[in-house]
Parts: sequence; structure tokens; C-alpha cells
Amino acid sequence: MKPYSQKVDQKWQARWDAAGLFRTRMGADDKKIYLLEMFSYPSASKLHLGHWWNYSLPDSWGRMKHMQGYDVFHPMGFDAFGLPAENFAIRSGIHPKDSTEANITTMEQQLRGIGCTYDWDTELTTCSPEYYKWTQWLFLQLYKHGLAYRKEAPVNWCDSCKTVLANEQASGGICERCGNEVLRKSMTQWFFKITDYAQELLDGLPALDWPEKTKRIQENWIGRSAGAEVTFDVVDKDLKITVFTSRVDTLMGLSYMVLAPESAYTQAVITPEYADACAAYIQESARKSEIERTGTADEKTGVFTGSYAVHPLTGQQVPIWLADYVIATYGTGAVMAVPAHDERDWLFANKYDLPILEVIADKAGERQPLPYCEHGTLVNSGKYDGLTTAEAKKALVADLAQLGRGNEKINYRLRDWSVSRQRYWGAPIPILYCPDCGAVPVPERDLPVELPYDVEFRPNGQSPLASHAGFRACTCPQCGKPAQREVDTMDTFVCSSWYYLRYPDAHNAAAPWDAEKAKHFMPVDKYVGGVEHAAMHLLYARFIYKALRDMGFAFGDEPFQSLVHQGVILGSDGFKMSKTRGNTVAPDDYVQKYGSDVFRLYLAFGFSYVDGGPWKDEGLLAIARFFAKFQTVVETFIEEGNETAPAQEDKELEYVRHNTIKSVTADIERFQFNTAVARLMELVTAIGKTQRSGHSQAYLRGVIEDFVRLVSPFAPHCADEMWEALGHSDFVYQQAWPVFDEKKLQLDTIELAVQVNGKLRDVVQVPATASQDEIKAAAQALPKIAESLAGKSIKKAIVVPGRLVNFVVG
RNA sequence: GCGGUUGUGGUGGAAUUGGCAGACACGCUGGUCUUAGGAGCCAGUACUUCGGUAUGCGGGUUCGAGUCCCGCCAACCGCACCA
Repeated sequence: MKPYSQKVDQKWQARWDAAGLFRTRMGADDKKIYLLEMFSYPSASKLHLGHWWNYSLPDSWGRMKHMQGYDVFHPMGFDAFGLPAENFAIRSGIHPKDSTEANITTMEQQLRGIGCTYDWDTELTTCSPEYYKWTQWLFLQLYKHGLAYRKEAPVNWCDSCKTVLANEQASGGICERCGNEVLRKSMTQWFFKITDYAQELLDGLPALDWPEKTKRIQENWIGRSAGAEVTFDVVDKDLKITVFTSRVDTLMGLSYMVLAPESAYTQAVITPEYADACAAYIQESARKSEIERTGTADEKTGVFTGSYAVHPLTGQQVPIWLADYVIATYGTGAVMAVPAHDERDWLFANKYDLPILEVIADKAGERQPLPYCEHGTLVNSGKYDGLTTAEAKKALVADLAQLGRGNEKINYRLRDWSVSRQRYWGAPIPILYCPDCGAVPVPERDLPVELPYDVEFRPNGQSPLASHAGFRACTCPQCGKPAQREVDTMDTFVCSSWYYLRYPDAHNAAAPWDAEKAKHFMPVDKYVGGVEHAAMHLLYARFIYKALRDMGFAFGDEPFQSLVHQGVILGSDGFKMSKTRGNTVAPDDYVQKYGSDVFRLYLAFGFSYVDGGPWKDEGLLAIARFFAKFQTVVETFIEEGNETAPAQEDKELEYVRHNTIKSVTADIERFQFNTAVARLMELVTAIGKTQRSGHSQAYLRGVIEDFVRLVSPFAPHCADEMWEALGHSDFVYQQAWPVFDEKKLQLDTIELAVQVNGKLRDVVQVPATASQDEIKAAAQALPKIAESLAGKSIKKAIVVPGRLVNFVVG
């Protein structure tokens, strides 16, 4: 047996490969596990610690599952389109395709070095035509079913990345990629109708085995709000304005209306007299960045439009204003203002001297200082006086509905997913524009629309593909006239919204997936990746999966049944690893010195998987020591030979052995790798002890082989090396996972804590079969307890089986 | 502002449903074996005035609270003028 090192890794990786050990059976086996980690972005730097952390530990889980008899499908691929490669190309002049392909080659090598159970036969790369052909096909399906559409809309524009961003990628007015401020710009863009699925995306959350935190983030992002729509006439105009409000109960306190500067109603209500002032205001707010607009929440600005709206119930006329505290893309872009009961309206009304009408008192009917934004009782509201907020909502909506002026309405903060990107390195949108036929989808038989190589990708404010004549010029498939291709590419999140469906049949040239295989393998049983995708990838993928179901590709309702977010490994200084801080850890250095298994086992042992924590070199040394220890145990066993003696069990060791099997199995199952390793350490200590005392070799073999099986998910190379040295010619991966024997965990005597009034006083040894009375008697007989109880009366004695006995005395 | 997470020894971290707080390690101390040891083995290691006190702080429920409830504090995360 060779002492464990990187050489051992290489030896076994080669053998596993040759044996095709990790190839999935792909049969109609009922016991399947689809294990998936979020695929990697092909970066120029080597695999970093985060990759090891993200990939090696779920791999341990998958290895156990395989040994438990599951057909484990564990694929890996590359999310290969996207801005970093293109930005790198702009800096270096190296083509994104070339750099990406080179990076992938390197990363594959390094990923193999971890020793994960990937089925490389199903590897996929989103930037290859064989993949993006189907991304384009997906776009066409969505288009065909009205879920992809084109509209001019205010969008998030990053002037540094020269592209539009989805709301999810421009959160807080900051570009998710480069950190620059995002500008608002009106552009014609392609959108996916994710809002059609808002309610279902919300409803599906409770049943998912996902971190609650992540569900909250999605819930928050979808932002359901129940309220009402109210429609107002505009004086002297043939125009109705509909607003959304969650406080229709305050309708009688209406004192003005506000439109977002970019709302659809805006231009129609501006009277000639106020045209200049309004135009100036609209221009001014368009110029402001998202940050400027939201940063000064207390400072409201606005301008009167010259028009008046009519209160649908009282007929009273109220002025219509423009103000950029109203958001064009939420609700209808128009709101009714009730300054007495809304903080924003309060500030605005005070600033511009608009009337303030108090209509809500508190629940007891007492008037409150304004603005009063709680629920309460109606006052000054005519026939609605005295109703509670909830009652008033119902009554008002009913009255409005009779007049055809209102209805209940659910609103969502979620907006449609903007997927157009004015960049080169992405999947071309499979649409063309014909002067006669308009936007025409590329026929499916003509897919893929290939991304040309010889393109000037340095940004000049328009899509790089626009300047490639050969790409742009095409023929309309409907009328045969010259037409022009769409020159924008798709958001890379489109590519990653469906990749999990492609894996089982990654190289199928005839279809995006094999329906039978997809049905068999979906949903993903365990999905592992960073929490930063909570409101992006994880939401998009759920949407696409549901949309596919509704388009007739029925796999199920949810793609990822169980989700785990790995924590973050910090530098040894406790800060996030960064090059500028100089606290990064390069896995390669450690792996060369200690081998993959030592590194993996340290990752398993040193941190809680979902929390992460600071890196410590000393921890790694401790694991190296543990390796030396258990290899010595195995070597000593082999050298001693003599397995002919009768196999005589060691009772104490049997207890540790079966306790280890039980705990390690449960701990790996719930991703508590650190405690699993702790139990393995206890087992090795116990085996060592037995080995040094008088022992039966024939018995020890069984225990040692169990240990090798149990440690193999964390240290697969070293495990196979030991397995071979123990005389086997197959792989540990093919062995059955040990099963614990409950009988071995039952001891003859057990130890119970003895408390007096809840305070620990002593412990008592009793036979495992002792009755409650016998336990009480034994406990009272203890000198310390007798002393504590002396002169006091026992009011109650509580016996918790297997745990403790508590005497309550007065 | 709203929603959420976290807070345990010198350190990393344990503690299924409330039931012996600090598993397993690191570090430290002592012993042992060694020509030697950054190795192995054994023991100790929260604080303590030895009665007790301890899981961010203050209350509460309970025979019993790190765990449940209420109120604070701190750090972090998500959303944020969403009507």
C-alpha cells in the first residue's frame, strides 16, 4: 500500500475512467438520484477554493447514495456565454471563443483532479452550437405560445457594459456585473412573460425542500400585493385613468392623483399651458439614475399637468400631477394620493400645498396624528363612516364595481424578464425582421442561427452583430424578400434556465432532450449552489420549467426538489478571500502537497457546509495527521496477518462501529459533513485501541473494511488504495454502504444524569432494563443525592428514559 | 422602513422532538516512548472565592431552556418611494 499522495489520486482516477465507473445506467431504474451542482463559468484563473467547496462535498453525498444502491446521475458542464469572456476579449484582443475553449480544457483537467463522480459523457457547454441551437428553439417555443414578446419599455442600461440588464441583474440600481450605476433608457427589447407565472411561482414555494431564506427572497421578489383598481375620468378629455391601490378604504380622502413621468397616461393629460414645465420635468427625471431617484426618498418633486380627474363616487375634481416617486412599471404607473394616510403623499402634499383630508381614525375611533398609515375606522367618509378598514375595502369595491369603476386586483412587483443583450458573446435571438412581414421567427429547421466568429466585439453602443453584414442579411422565410436578423443576443440566464434538462441526453442532435430520459431523471433531487442566485437563476429556471410543462413538455411542476446553498470559505483573517487582500487559498498548492483527499476531508471537517467560515492551515495539518493514523491502522492490520483465529467481537468497538455507521449515514444525508468526520475519527481511535490490546484479526477485518467504506465518500482515492491493499480487486464505490445494527447500540448498563430541582448533582449507572422505580431508588441511594434530598420532601420525580432523572423538592 | 439570518471556550465548530452545554478537532500544559521529532501513545484544558456561575443583553413559560415566547443590542443578507 502506497502512502497517500497525489500519485494515488492519479492512479485511481485513471482506473475509474478506464472502468467507466461513473457512467449512469440511464435505465428505467426507479431508484435514481439526480445530483447537480450549479455549473461553472469557464474562468481564466484556476479552480478556486469555492469550486472545491461547491463540488467535492455534494460529491461525497452522491457517493454514499450510490453505495446505498441508487443510480446516481451527476453531470458537469460550463455556463460558457457571458460578459466576462467578452470583456476579457476587449482588453486582451483574444477572441471569447478561443479563451473560453482554452479555459474549459484547463478546468476539465482540474475538475477531474478533484476525483468527483461526474459522468463526463454528458458534459455540456452552453456556447456550443449543439447546445444553443436548443436555447434558440426554446425561445421560439416561448414566442409561439405568446410568452416571448417585444416591446418598447424603460429598461436598465449599464453604460459600462453597454447593455440592457434584467431587473434581477440591476438590483438597487447597480449593475450586477460591474457595479456601475444603472441608467433608465427606453428601448425596444425582447421579454419573457414570467409575470404570467407570478402566482404559481409563489404557490409552489411552500412544498419545496429549500432553505426558508431562499423562499423568502423569491416571495419578496415576486411581491404579491392584494388591493383594488379604481378608474377615474379626466375632465374635458376622452380618457380614463386606472390606478392600483392597496388602501381603497381611503378613497374618500383622495386629494390629487399622481402619474409616473414615463407612464402611458402622461402625454395625454398634459395641457398646452403646462407642456413646457412637464417636458422639462420628464427630461429631468429621465436623466436621473436609479440611485438619485431613490436615494432622496424624503425629497419629493413633481409638476402639475393642468388636468383634473373626477372622483368616481363624489364627482369631486382633483388635480393630476407628475412625480417620479411613482414608478412607471409597477401597477398602472398611476396612483391616487391620500396624504392623510400615506407618508409619501403627506410629504408631497405639504410641499406643494395640496389639500389633506383625514378619513381614518384608529380602531377605537380616536383621531390620530397625521399621517396615520395603520388600519382603523373610517371617518369623514359619508355612508362609510364607522366601518373598519377591512369592511370599507369590501364596501367600496362593491360600490365601484356597480358603477363599472373598480374591482379587486392582485398586483405583483415581479416584472417581465428582459432577455435582449446588446453584446456579442451570447446565443443569437432567432428572429428576423422583414419589411413586409415584420418580426418573423427563424424556422426551426434553420436552427441554429450560428454566432459568427469574425466580429468586431469592441463596444460602440450598438450590438456587435449589427456591424456584421454577412450575419445580418437574410431572407424572409415567409415572403422571400431580403430581411435583417435580430442582432441582440440572449441573456445568459436563458441558457442556464434549462440546462438541467439537457444533461441526460446532452449530445442529442435531433431534440433538446430525450423525453423518456428527462421524465425519468427529473426533478433534480439535490441542487447545490450559491444563494446569490435566489432571485435570478433559481426563479428563471422555475419559470421556464413551468412554461415548458404548459407548452406540452410535461416533466413536472418544479425542477429542483431539494436545494442546498453552500456557505462561503473566508480567508484566515476572517475576511472574504480576495486578491487585493492577499488572503486567497490556492487549492492546487495544497493538493500537490497533500493530495485531493486530504483537502476534501479538511473541507468536510473544518466548517459547517451551509455556513462556511475562515480557512485555517492548522486544520489541514490535523487532517493530514488523521490520514497517517488510519493508514497506519490498516497497514498494521495487513502486516500482522493471521486472520484464521475465530472472529471474536469487541463489545465496545462494536458499539462505536455501529454508532459511527448510524451517525455518518445520517450526517452525510443532511449535509452535516463535519460531524460525520468527527465520528470517523472516533472510530479510528477505537479501532487503534482494540488493535493495540489483545484482538481478533478476523474480527478486525470487518471493522476496518466498514471504516474504509464509510470514509470513501470523503477520501475516495485513499479508500480504494486501502481497499486494494486489503486484497480486493474491485472499487469501494461498488460496495454496499454499511447498515448499522440496532442491537449493537444497546448497552447492558446505561448512565443517567441525576438532577435535583433541575440542577445536575450526579450520574447513576443502572441496568438498561431498570424500571422507573428502580432508577429512582438507585438515584436516591447515591450519597450526593441523599445529601441534597436530606430533610426535604420529594414533590415529584421525573424520569426521562435514557436521559435523566430529576427530583423536584420543596 | 419592511422581511430574514446569525450571536456558544483562546480558535474552528458540536448539541434530531426542550433533557448531562462545549462532541470532534486546533492550540496550550504535563507525562510516556525516542539519538531526534512539526511523529505516536496517555492525561488535563469554559470560569470559579469550590458554594456556585456560564450559550449577545433583559424578562417570561417549564420539573428542566443554547433550543420555546416577549423586549432590546450587534453583525450580516434580501427588498426598498411597490401606493
